Amino acid sequence: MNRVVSPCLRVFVVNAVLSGCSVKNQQIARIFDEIAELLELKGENVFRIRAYRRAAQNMDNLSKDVATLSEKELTDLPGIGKDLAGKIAEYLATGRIAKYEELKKDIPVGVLEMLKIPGLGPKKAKQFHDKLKIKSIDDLEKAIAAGTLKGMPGIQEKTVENIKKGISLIKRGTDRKPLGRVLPLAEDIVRRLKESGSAGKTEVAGSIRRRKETAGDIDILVTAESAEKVMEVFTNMPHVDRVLAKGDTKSSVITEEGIQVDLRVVPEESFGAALQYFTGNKEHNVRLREMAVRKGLKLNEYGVFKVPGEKRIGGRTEEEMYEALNLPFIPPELREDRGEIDAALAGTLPDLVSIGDIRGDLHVHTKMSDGSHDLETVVAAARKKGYEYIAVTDHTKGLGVAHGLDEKRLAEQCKLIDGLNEKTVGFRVLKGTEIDIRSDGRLDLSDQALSGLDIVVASIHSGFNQDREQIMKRLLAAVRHPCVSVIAHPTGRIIGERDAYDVDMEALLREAAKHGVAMEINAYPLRLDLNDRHALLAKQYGVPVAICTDMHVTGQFDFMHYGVSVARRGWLEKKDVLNTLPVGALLKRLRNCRKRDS
DNA sequence: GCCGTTTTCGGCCCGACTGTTTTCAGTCG
Repeated sequence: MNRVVSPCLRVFVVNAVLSGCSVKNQQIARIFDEIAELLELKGENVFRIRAYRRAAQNMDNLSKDVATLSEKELTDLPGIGKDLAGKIAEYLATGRIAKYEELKKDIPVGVLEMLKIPGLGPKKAKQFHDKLKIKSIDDLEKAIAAGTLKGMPGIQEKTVENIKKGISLIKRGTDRKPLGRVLPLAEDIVRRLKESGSAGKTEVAGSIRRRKETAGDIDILVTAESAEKVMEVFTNMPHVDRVLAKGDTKSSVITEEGIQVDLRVVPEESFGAALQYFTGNKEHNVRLREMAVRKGLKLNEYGVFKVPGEKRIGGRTEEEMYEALNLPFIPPELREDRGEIDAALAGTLPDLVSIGDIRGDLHVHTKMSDGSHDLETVVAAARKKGYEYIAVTDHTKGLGVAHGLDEKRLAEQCKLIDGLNEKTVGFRVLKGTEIDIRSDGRLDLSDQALSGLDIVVASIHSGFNQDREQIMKRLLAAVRHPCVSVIAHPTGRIIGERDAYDVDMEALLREAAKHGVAMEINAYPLRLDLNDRHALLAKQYGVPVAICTDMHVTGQFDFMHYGVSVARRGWLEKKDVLNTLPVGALLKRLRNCRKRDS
C-alpha cells in the first residue's frame, strides 16, 4: 500500500506538528516507513513490510510523546510488539536503529527516491539498480535519454513513457508545497513567535492566507518592540536548517523540509497595509491600486495616502485599506481577481460558508474497511467535534486491499448502525458506502444492497489512465444511477503526485445537476478534489457540494477546514453545501436524490 | 513483525488495471 501510505504519512507528520506532539514520534515513524520501503526493495516478506508500515502510521498518530511511555504502554499500542518496542527504545536511547543503518548500506537512498515516481515500484527500481547501476532519479533520466531502459525484461516504450511522465510530475511537485504541509508549519512558527513574547501582532500572509492549494514559501508578518529579538527567535527555531538572511525588517530561513520562510517586521500603523499587500494576489492588488489612483489616493504596503501631501488615511488594519476605496472587507480566499472586486463594488460578495456551518461528515471509514477505528470510536470523535451526524461510507468489495465490504458485510454494518442509532440521542449515523465505480462504469454492489442505504458515495479507484471517453462513461453512469447521492474525489488527483484523470467537468456537472447528485470536495489535504475552480463551476451549475474528510483515522476529522477553504475559494455559501443541513433536511434531500428518477 | 490462540506457530485484505506478454508480473489502491 505504499502509494496510500506515503501521502498519509506526510499528513500525519503535519498533524503531529499541529498538535505539538513529539518530534521523536515523527522521526521514528519516518524510519519505520523507510525500513518498510527498503525491505520491499529487497523483496522481503510482505507481512513484515506491512507491520513496519502499520507501526509507522501508529507512531505518527500517537497523541502522546513516545519517550514518556513505559515498555508495557508501548507494546499495548496496536502493531507494536516486542521487537518494534525494542527498536523504539534503541532509537530513544541512541538516536539510531541498527537495522535501519544496515539496510541503508545495501541500498542507496536515491533508489528510495525512485519509488516516489508513479508507475515505478520496488521491482523495477531494484531491477534498474541491480542491472544498470541506477542509484538516483538523475541516473534514471540519463538511462532513459540513452535508451538503455527499453528492452529490459518487461520494459517497453509505454513503460518508459510512463516513467518519464512520472518523473516530470514529481519534479513539478517540488517547487510548490501542498497547503497541507505548509499551513501547519506556518501555524507552528506563529505559535512559537507568540509564545516567545517577542512578537506582537503575528499573521501568516501570502498564498497560505488565501488558502491556495499549494504555496511556494511561507510569509509571516509581525509587529515587535524589538526587531532584533524577534529575528533572533525566528532564526533559532528548531525547524531551521539554514539562515538565508537576517536583517532589521526581514529575515529568511530554509526549514529542514526545504521550505523557505520569510519573516517581516512591520510598524504597528502599517500592519494592515502590509498584511493586505503581502496576502495578494498580485492581480488583486494591482486592481486595488488602480482604483486608488482614480480616487486620488496612493496605496502601498505602508498604508493608504492622499496623493498631494502624502497624508496617511489608513493602514493599521486591512479593513481600513478596503474602506479607503469604499469597499467592504474582501475575505482573503476570494482575492484572486476573479470578479471579487466588482462583486464588492456591487455589494454582491458571497456570504462564504464557514467551518462552523458544517454539521457532519458524509465520507467516513471504519475498521470494517481500511479505517483505523471501530464505529463507536469514530462516532465518539465526531461528537467531540460537535457534529450532529456522520455517514459511514466504507469501501466496497472491489477494493480488496481496503478490505472492502460485500453485500453481506454491508448488511451486518447496517445492523450495527441501526443498533447504535437506537440507543443514541442527539446524533445520527447514516448508513452509507463509498462504492467503487468499476472500470466499465458498473457499481461494485447490487442495487438491492444500495437501496437500503441513506447515502451512496461513488468514486473511482482504478483505471486512472483511461481516456476521457471511458472515464466519462464511468462517471456519468454513476451519476445516472438512481441510488448514487455523491461523487467523491471526482478527479482523483493527488497534489504533486498524481494528475487528475481526464474528466469533462462541465459535462459531469450538467448531468449531476439534472439528477440532483452532489459533488464532493474531499478535504484530505493532498486531494482537495473538487478544486476551487471546480467548486465555483458546481455552484454555477446548481450542483450541491458535500465537504467531507474521507476520514480513516479520527485525527483526520480535523482536515475539514481544508475542504471549507476550497469551498470558500470557490465562492460557496452555506446554502450550497449539503452537510450544513440539519439531519432531517439532509435525509430528505438524499432521499429525494434517490427517488429522483422513479 | 504482530497477533491470538487451537499457547508457540500459522495467518495476516487481494482484485483491477496496464503493459507486457501470449499467461503473467508489476503497480495501485
